[in-house]
Amino acid sequence: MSETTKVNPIVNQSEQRELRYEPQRIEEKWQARWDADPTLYAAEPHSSKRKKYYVLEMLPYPSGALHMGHVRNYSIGDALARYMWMNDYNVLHPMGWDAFGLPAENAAIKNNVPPRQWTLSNIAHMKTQMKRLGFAYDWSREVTTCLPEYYKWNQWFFLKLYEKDLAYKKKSKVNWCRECATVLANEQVVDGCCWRHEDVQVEQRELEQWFVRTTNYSEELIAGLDKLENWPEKVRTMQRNWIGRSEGALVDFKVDGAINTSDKITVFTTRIDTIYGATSIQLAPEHPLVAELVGNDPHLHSKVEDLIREQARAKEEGNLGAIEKHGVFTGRYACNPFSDEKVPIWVANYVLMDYGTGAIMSVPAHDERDYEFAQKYGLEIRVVILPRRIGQPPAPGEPESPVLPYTEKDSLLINSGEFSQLSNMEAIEKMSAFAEKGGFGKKTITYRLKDWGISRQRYWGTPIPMLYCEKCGVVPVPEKDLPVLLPDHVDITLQGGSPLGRVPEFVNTTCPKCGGSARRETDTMDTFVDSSWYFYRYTNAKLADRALDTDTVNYWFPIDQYIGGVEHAILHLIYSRFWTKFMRDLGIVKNDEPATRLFTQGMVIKDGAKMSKSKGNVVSPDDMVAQFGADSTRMYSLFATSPDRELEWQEAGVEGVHRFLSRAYRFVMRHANAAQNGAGAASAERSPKARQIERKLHQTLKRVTQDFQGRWHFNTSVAAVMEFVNHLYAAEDEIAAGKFPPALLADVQRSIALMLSPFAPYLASELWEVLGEKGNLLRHPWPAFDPALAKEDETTYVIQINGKLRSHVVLPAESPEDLVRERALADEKIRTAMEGKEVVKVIVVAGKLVNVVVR
RNA sequence: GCGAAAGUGGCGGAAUUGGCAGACGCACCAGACUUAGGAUCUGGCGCCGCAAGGCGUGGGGGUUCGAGUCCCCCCUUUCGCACCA
Repeated sequence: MSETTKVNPIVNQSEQRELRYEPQRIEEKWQARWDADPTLYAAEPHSSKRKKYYVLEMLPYPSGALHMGHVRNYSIGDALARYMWMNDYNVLHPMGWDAFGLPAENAAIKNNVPPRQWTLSNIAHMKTQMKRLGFAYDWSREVTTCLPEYYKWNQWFFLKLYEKDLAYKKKSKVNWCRECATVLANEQVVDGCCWRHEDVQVEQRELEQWFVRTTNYSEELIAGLDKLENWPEKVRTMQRNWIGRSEGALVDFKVDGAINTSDKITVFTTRIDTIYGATSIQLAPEHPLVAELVGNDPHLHSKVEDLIREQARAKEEGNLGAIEKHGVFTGRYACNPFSDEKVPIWVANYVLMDYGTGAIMSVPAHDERDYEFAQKYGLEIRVVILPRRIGQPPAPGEPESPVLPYTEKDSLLINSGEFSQLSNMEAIEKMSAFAEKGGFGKKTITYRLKDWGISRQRYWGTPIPMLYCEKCGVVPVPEKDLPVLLPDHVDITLQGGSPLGRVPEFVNTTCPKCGGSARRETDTMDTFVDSSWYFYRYTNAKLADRALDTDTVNYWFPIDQYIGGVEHAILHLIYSRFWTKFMRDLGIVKNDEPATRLFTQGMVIKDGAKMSKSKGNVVSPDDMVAQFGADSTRMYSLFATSPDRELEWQEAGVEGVHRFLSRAYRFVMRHANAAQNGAGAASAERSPKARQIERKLHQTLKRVTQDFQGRWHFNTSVAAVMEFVNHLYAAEDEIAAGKFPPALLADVQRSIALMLSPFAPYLASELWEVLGEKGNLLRHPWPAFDPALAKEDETTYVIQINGKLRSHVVLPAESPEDLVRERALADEKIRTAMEGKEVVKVIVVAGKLVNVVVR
């Protein structure tokens, strides 16, 4: 570098001290002001003339303290909310607490604190943390799901579900977690283990439970995914897999020699076109017909018992797909209605009772599982599909049979009676129609989705508002008697069913129908009920006589942007979608889906692993805030990487952001007066450096604005502002010498405050005030960039020879191509490099480069 | 096994449409100012090389004047699904 080291003309020690950025002081001052005026962040009434924007972050469980995942989630949402506010939207940005749940009971057992007290004090603490972080929530709409004013409406919704036959009670095999001492929904079982206890295998128990008929909406839930274009593809795929739609047909096989002539086995198949290749029937071990078919043969009986045990064990281990296939022949036969052929009936451990009909036709030649099974037991393998189109002759030397199992669908039927020579797709249509006409089958659609089991044998949840009367049976609690209050002072243990069952004052009641004695339902609701509709309640959180006000909801909904972790891709997000459809059909909302856009942020990790107490790699937000301030903590969570990616927490990075904010702060503090005092002299001439800063300012505004409108890569937004501040420092001697037009200097400083405000609201507010500006930044318009001012008037062309960088040439912007070519070829380095070579071609890319192709 | 995403310096990451690889930040090195520095400011910082220059975006091929970016094959990591008939 030829330039000599510059001495900073401004900084001396005493000034250093004076200009020191002290986030604690600034942040405390502003937090006190914001607290004193809670209307600052309040959304306007729905009659507002502004366009609405509903930005929502998933509400936290009040576990005791915020973790970095929360900070990241809320920093993204808050930046967006603030940006939208500045763009003149009426923004709804609420927060609440998913406050029911088992940890409160565990804490009660461990520390002898009532769940309510534990939960409410956690909420108080976490709310303090959120305020300290400066998130702009409308606290007037706070929702706490464990309070009667909220869970009353859970109960009301339950009554509506019951009324519409969407809630029912049945005895069935359910998932049981012994650590939680309660039943779990299918969605809460991950790899055979409890979602809260990764190493606790879920057991199967036969219990009577309340279910919600989510399956009534299977088709709409899956079809609706196609329209959710602004949901991550990953989430949509996961939901599609979970719902598991599958088109096929039911076909009845008559049991040969049945005592009862109506005895038949109905199979579900997606490949009715292969039915002539069916060489056995396979039943799930728990199929109701098995007992009858096996009769009282003790040998067969014990074999079937073994199969049931194998399945149960595999299910608990979560590796259903991995177990070795076993089966047993019942000695009985069934009749294929298409061919009138008799096929043996087997019982097999790879057939599941809870999917389809629990019975399949086994086509070894065209199904991998059936093939494996048939090979093991020596069952016939009959080819009925050829990998060939209709009319296409076999290729010379093509073997008669394809490589088995052959499972492709675009091919030709053989050995299939009158259906031979049809293509698969055609055969599926014709054969389904044939079965339907013959009364032994029909087309159908099967789903993997099961109804949602919502009963929990736990205390800290919403009581299910049902009664059991000796005379009248199951009786819903009348609406007027809601809420069914959760009693206090309950002895909590993890044994022997719901703790509520041991509270006589709660259990014993009178029947609203007959006035006789009745018992209350003692199970409580899955907490996912609470979170399935909480975001509707925010629109009118204090409404006393209804769950929600339809007009208000219709104004705010659907949610414009929902932000949360991908771990809820199935659980919370599928229940919420179901609940929205249910509410729509009740006529109280009109949207089909809760949220038009969904964003799933990446995990926060440390030292390459998810933060967890057991690994000892937890970074506390409190520590970060104490050390570097809320602004630096938030801004680092956005700067370290783009919001969708995994974030590796590095404390040195937070320090770096803090250092940058200090630089920005010092710059404004040093020049605020100069800008204010000379504010009138707008027409002052711009030096080249000043013009360069002005251009850079508009380029920066453009970059930050485009990041908000496009990809949300706030890491590059922050980088852009950093670059800008670096440029200002480079121009500092001119600025200090008063060579910058004051109006430009003022504009630069205001813009810094405005651009920083979505990311570092405390510092931005402080700078805003220092600059003599009044009013909350949220109500100040987002700064527009001027494309003309952002435009460079010179372009640096890259000159390549055969694609290799060799030189540069600076030309006025929009130079004609001829001139660019001429100047490139005249460049000294290029001329030297071209010596003795033949120029084949010269490629000029406007505004970018010149590539000279030589030979 | 199936599906998706990713792989770039010592580290976190930039590089919308193919066009200067490594912006910005961290760490590190040097200098300035200092009684002092874990403050601040200035400069340097992919690898090899004294240099000229060469090599470089997981590996191998290809398309192109030009490839981190597009195509084919392979490897690794992460996530999701996995007897769903």
